[in-house]
Amino acid sequence: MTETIQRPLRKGEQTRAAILGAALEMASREGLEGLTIGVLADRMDMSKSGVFAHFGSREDLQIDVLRLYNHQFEQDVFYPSIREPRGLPRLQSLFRRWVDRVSLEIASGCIYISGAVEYDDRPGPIRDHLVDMVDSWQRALHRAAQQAIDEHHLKSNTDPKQLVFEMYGLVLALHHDARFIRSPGSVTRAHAGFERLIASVQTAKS
Amino acid sequence: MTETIQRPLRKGEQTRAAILGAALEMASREGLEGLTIGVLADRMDMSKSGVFAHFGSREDLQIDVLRLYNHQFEQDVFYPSIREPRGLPRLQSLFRRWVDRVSLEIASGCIYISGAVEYDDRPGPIRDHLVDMVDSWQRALHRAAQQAIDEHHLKSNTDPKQLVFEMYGLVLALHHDARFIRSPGSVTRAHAGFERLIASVQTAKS
DNA sequence: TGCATAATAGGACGCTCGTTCTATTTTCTG
DNA sequence: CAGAAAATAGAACGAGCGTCCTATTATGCA
Repeated sequence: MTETIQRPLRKGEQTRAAILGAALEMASREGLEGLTIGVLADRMDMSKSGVFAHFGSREDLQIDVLRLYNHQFEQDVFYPSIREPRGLPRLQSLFRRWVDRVSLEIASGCIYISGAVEYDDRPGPIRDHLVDMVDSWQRALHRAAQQAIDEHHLKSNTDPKQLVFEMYGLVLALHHDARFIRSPGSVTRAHAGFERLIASVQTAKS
Repeated sequence: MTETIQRPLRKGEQTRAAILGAALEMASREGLEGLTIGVLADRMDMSKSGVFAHFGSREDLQIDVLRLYNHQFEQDVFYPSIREPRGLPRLQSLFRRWVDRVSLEIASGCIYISGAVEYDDRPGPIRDHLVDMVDSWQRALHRAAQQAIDEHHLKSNTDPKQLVFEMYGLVLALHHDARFIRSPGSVTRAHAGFERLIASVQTAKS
């Protein structure tokens, strides 16, 4: 009982992290439900049981992948944006970085978006974690929108939830048209939609 | 060779239609990839091979389900709307009926939307059919938007594709928030977004 | 009412899946 | 360097999948 956690088991954690990285890439392309231990083992040049031993179950692996994705999303989008001045600049930064990230994910797929469809009617811990993460992201957007109202950057009668609803719609449309339909110009359309959206709720001048 | 198609084989076509109906309901909830012949057979109180015999393969079954869905979508949304006066009324009818349909599908799921995620990176005939259908729906919306411009209901500098992009985003956000997040009021938000969207491109008065 | 034919059932196939168990190898440390 | 502990491999399991093959049952027309 001298230390609750012994020393950090170098090799194990290292391969575990490598597996998790490959699993994230695989889940981005095929979806979390398309994540399979056998294929993952092949890609890692390991045996199925060797991969499996690092996670108690496939479900735990999926949840760990989800946590990793969420962490990267926060690092890419959220944290850089909250260093922007509170109000409209921060809200704009959140949206721009969000769109930038989804643009890169057009090649690989966004787990928040594909997960929303995969788990919209499949109860369990994975859905619970996913809803928590997406909900917390939406609440972050709500706060930023509310602050933009408080700072008088946006009209006082603006509904923050309506604003975030429409922002989310623009990103979903971007993901849909670019990744599924594969029609060009979707990124530009998402930005144009956001500018029109902001213009309609912005106070005179800004 | 008196008749290319012989008489319509009553019993067979009847159960085939019943299977297809159950398959559509199942694919709506679980997704097209979640459609499984075994479970479908259980639900029909039939044997797997009995169900299978009606379709050459699982893939053919999935495509037939897709065709049935597309047919119902057209009946519910498209055909009633093209009887509205060309221009803004028709465009508004298309959107309203679309939202109405997706609202009902919150309980069951929309195959256009779930399919877009399931098949965004899975090549094959199913994806091809799905893209065709969604693309043809988007083109119908483009035409209606263009007509509304031609009729001077919408400003002449309006970009029809941008308009449809944002309409699609509103429906995607509705599906996402209502079915995945399960937050109430999403239908109202979709309508509010559409009204604001139209207002921003509408000619003075209308 | 018979009889060809369509409709369905039943069982088996090869495959993949997650998981478990046991052995073997590798890693780290006293 | 030895020995404990961790990491990995290998094989097997039961289940579910789509599909095929062969019977058996039901249908509809002469």
